[in-house]
Order: sequence, then C-alpha cells, then structure tokens
Amino acid sequence: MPSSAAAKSAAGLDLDRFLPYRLSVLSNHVSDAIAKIYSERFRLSIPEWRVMAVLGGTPGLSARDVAERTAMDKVQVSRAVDTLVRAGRAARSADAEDGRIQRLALTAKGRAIYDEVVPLALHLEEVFLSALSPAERRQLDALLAKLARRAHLLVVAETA
Amino acid sequence: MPSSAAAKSAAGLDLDRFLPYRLSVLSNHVSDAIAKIYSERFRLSIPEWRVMAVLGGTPGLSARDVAERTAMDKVQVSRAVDTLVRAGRAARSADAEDGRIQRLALTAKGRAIYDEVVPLALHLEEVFLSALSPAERRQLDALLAKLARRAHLLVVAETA
DNA sequence: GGCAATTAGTTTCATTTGAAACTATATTGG
DNA sequence: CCAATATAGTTTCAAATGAAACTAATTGCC
Repeated sequence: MPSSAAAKSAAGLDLDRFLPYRLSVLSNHVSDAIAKIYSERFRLSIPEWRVMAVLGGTPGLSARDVAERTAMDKVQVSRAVDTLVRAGRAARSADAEDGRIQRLALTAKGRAIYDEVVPLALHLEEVFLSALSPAERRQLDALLAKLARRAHLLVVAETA
Repeated sequence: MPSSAAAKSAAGLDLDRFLPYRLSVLSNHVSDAIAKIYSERFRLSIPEWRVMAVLGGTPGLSARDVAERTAMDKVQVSRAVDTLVRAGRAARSADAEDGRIQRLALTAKGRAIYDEVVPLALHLEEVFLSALSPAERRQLDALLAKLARRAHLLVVAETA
C-alpha cells in the first residue's frame, strides 16, 4: 500500500517529536535565559559575550581564531570586537610577525566583567542540569558528542 | 580560600563543555542542513516552512495559534503567511464568529510542497539519529523532554 | 626581486529582524 | 448600551545580520 504510506508519512510530521524543532526551541530558551544575565546587567550582546568568553580563557587570539572557536563569522567578530574595544573591555595589539593580524585580549575592565559573568553562567547551566541525575548528565554528554560529530559531518559534506 | 576559588571558576569556562554553547552549535548545524533542503529546492524561508509544517498537520489554525505552536512571534508569522499567500501556497479565510481572526490553510499547491518536504525532512532527521542506537534514542528523547520542561520553567519564571 | 594568489580584517549595502505603534474587531464592567 | 480594555493581525522604523566588495599585508612562484 504505497499511497497510504505516503499519506501517512506526510501526516506524520509532529513538530513536538521532530528533533530539529525540539533542539531549536530548547537551545533558544537556554540562550535567552543566559543572555538575560549579561545583556541586562552588563550591556553585552550575545556576540560580544561569546568573544569575551574565548578571550577570557585564551588571551592573545586573533580575530580569525575567535571566529573559529565561537562558530561565528568574521564580520560578526569584527563588529563585536570593535564594540568591546570602544567600551574599553578589550584591546587590540599588533602581532610582531604578521602585520595583518591583531592580537586580542580583555582589558582589566573586561576581565572584571568576565570574572563576574562566568560564575553566573555556570550557575544557570547548573540550574538547567539539575533537572538531570548524574547518570543522565553523562548520557547527555555522550549523546551530544555523537550528534555533534554527525552534524558536523553533514554540514561539511553539504558544503563540499 | 575564596579568592582562589573565584579565580578557578573564572578560568573554568570551557566553551566546548558548556551546555548552552553546545546546544546552540548543534541546533544551528541541524537547522542549516534542513533549511538547505527547502530553501534551495522550494524557495522557502525557515519561518515559511515552520508555518507550512503546522498548517500541513492542522489546517484551519489562526495566526496566533501558529505563533504559539512554532514558538515564533506574531510579526514573523504575519510576514511568513503573507509571503505564502502571495505565492499561492496558503490561503486565509474569514472566521465565521470572530471578525479579527483569519483561518489559515495550505492550498493544493502548498500541500504538494508539504508532501514533498516532509519525507525529506524526516529522512534527514533519520540520518542524524542513525548516529544513535535505539536505546540511545530513547535516552535522548527522555533527556530532551526533561530539559525542555526545565527550560520552559526558567523562561516563564524570568518573564514573570 | 617582483607579480599573482592568499589571508586578515573592515566596510558597504541590501535583507532580515523585532519592538512599538497602529487598525479593526470583540469583550467586559458599569 | 456604551465606554474602557483586550485581542488579532499589520505596518513602521530602527537595529542586527550576512554576502560581497574592499584594503592591507603576506606568501608562493618564476
């Protein structure tokens, strides 16, 4: 019965069971909750915070490095860095060897914000994860790792 | 040792282990891969596809209903519906009882697209999920349900 | 050494987005 | 019944976004 199978498959798209949809809604809710912390208290946009997050952990990166690690594009990074520098939260310095590159780092002011936001972000993550038992957290970690690997393969394959 | 604890927590934000970041990257990769299917083949934007996805399953919804089910805002829905109607893929009809409401549904043309996209979307979902065993899929389903419930609570709590 | 091709980063411009204002209809309290 | 309030949906306007063009520095190749 091919025709009834086709009808069934079309009727069968239940958004609440559809993985891409579930992931998107969940991710947006989590991001929004976190964004609230830093946008309200520190006047930071999401891209700005992402840049600060990597620079806080690894100072001296170039803009390209930051783009790579945050999965942002270079235009976004450029603009976020610009805003951070003008706010005195990050600084650019010339690279000794390559004149095209700028080494980026948080200023003392930027680091002070970083040191305040990080515990808040980790706390909120903990609030989320406290919905799960330790065993479930390990499961989640493993599942996300597998899915991320698969997703990465697909994206790369499609682009190539 | 409060100061060393603070220093440690700040140093401890590893993006690759940070749940909000992992979810965001994964979700974007999955959405991008799916978006490719319908944007290229059918000239559909993501909001347009979301509207079609709910109307395909449940015709006769109002714009507000659609917004609720897709987690989109009403402006986005209004614009997506407008585009769909102008493309002859969806139609509005007056509600018999409430003059403010428009009942939305796919046209034959819209349904033909829906019936083509749904199997493609389900197939791609299956490709993603094939990274997991049946037992792992059940785990994922349960974990996402718990996290979604928790996330929903947080978002509602913050807004209130 | 010097010209072509790359790479880092910025700028420009058209499109997308979302908040707030607006129109039109419906409901509620007096 | 009618004024005040609420709801459905659209429009407007300013800000965010991303693709493509651009500038500047570097590398590779002959």
